Amino acid sequence: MSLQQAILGFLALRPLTGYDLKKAFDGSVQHFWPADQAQIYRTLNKLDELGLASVELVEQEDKPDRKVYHITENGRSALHTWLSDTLPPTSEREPLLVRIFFSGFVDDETLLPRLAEAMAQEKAYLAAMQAILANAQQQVETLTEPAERRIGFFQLLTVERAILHHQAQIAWLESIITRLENQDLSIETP
Amino acid sequence: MSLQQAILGFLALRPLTGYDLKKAFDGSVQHFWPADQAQIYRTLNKLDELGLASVELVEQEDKPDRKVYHITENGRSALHTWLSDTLPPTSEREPLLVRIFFSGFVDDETLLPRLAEAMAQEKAYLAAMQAILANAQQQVETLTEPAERRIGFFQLLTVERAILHHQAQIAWLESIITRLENQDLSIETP
DNA sequence: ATCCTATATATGATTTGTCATATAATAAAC
DNA sequence: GTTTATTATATGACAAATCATATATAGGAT
Repeated sequence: MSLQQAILGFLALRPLTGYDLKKAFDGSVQHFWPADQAQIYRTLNKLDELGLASVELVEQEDKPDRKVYHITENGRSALHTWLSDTLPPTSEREPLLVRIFFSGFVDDETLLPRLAEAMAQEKAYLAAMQAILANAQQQVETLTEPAERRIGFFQLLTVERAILHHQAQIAWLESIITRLENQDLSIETP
Repeated sequence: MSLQQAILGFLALRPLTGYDLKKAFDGSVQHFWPADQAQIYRTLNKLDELGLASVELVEQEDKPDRKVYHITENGRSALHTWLSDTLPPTSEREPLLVRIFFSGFVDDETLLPRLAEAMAQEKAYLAAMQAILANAQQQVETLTEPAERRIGFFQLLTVERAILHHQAQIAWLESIITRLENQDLSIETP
């Protein structure tokens, strides 16, 4: 359900086309809410049908015409309602944990390279997030309008969280590797 | 795709019915891979079609007949292949982060109660996970077969991770609340 | 006496998400 | 000169997940 709300969120900042939205997603929320191009276009159709967004057709000569979507008043209030509502019970899906859960079936020689891969992936993510934060931090500080600063703050909070969780994940993976190498299958309560 | 593999994982431990599987999911991997009852039954059909599991019909007098699923040799090797394969690029979906990302649109008075709710939820989860760990830890220690201990170890690792991440999440939420209360919209690189 | 829970499987409808592919023009890269 | 990337939208096919509901019996709770 969140794709609808996320699109409304972006449209609340400025009018965008489906193409723009795909870039906006890939450049910001992609790491916790990846969006498929086809899905974006279909959701935009639906938002239009529901009256939460309206379409403005902008003709172009050399490139395909653009369909610029604007959030409507109904769209704005739908967004606010969603943001003010009580949180639904969280339900996360983490494929890596499913793998780990059943990894007792395979031996260390096959498992350790996979864990090393996961570590490398995590470290790459962490570095990317730290770069994004450093960059965005400066840009947000230049904002003078309080409303804009506030919006920027919350956007950055998600990057901050990503960093925190990647760090925790790296530490966890590292401890697993160490334990396997020491043939020490123990769990200590954190 | 992970539901198929997760079911195979459970069937590799012992033969189970769809009903049993639903309980097994709810009692263990539910927090990172919730499974819908309808989906479990449909996936079992598919595993049967694919020859990865076979059905044994057990008639009962007072209760409905049971369809006990057994993993086949093909099923076992499919499971091992999956567990040995390189990891696909992670793609997580976290609805809470989508909310936070756009929370700059609402004011503190509406937001703070939501954050408090999220905190309460996290703390409840944390307590539940700690209880599960304490309990399961003892049970795993009584296992004498190395293969069983190994399987138990990896299952517990996911609980350990859950605890670690819930702790990180609680600290993060706490810091957000503090910053909002102090009207300090700053981000410090972790 | 009635309601709720547990046991057990099944299906229909719908929503979401994914993958591939189509069209069509320009501009840069090799 | 051919391939690749960028801009822009769209659809068909499919897989996966969610929600509601149906059937049927037994036993405990109110």
